[in-house]
Amino acid sequence: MVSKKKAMEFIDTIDLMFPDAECELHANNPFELTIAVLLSAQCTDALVNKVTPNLFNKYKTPEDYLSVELEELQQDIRSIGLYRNKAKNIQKLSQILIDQYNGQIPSLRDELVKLPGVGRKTANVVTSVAFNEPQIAVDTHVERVSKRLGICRYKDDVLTVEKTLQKVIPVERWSKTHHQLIFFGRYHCLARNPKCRECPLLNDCREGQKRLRKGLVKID
DNA sequence: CTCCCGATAT
DNA sequence: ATATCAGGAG
Repeated sequence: MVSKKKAMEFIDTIDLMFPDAECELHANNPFELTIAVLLSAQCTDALVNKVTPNLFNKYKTPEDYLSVELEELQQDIRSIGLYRNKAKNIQKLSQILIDQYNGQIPSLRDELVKLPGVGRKTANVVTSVAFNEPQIAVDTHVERVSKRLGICRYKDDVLTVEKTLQKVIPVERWSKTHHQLIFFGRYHCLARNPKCRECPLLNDCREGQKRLRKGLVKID
């Protein structure tokens, strides 16, 4: 594990690389954001954004999602993948919002995670982006880059990764840094072919040094 | 742990 | 052909 000081150097460099990082899912209110994040499981943001314009035009309220047959909603989100689970969860979630939350998305993380299809990561995104609460949502990118850089260990589970990042990063930077780690993972430290050769963190990166030794990083 | 799953990049 | 994508539930 790298020191807290070294971790902050990583964070500050990534801050310079992606100063404008933010949520890339298109949504105009907490309800739309929750649906969008739920749909984004194991699927790219870009693909979700191709579906949501028509989806949000057709379904504006929880009642709207319950007004059609399950099969129709499945077809409307089919291209996203995992569409049977997601369609079912959207309808169950809609019924719960009507029954228990006056049709509104709750703003507390502990309430959000009770909704079907909403786990800790989705709840953290909603509270952070829609309700402006400091959070670090650990998705596939945040987990991968944190482990590669040595901010946490490869064996750590996502909750440990989240707690470690919270310890290292000042709370006022949680939400911004969280998005910057996603951008760093999505556009630079790619899962399959990380751009180590052009990475400003290569000298201090545990995974980058390992890849250098293995000859996976080509040097001119 | 497995299952859910289509679209896209490599 | 295969790995990967803002995961969650059983």
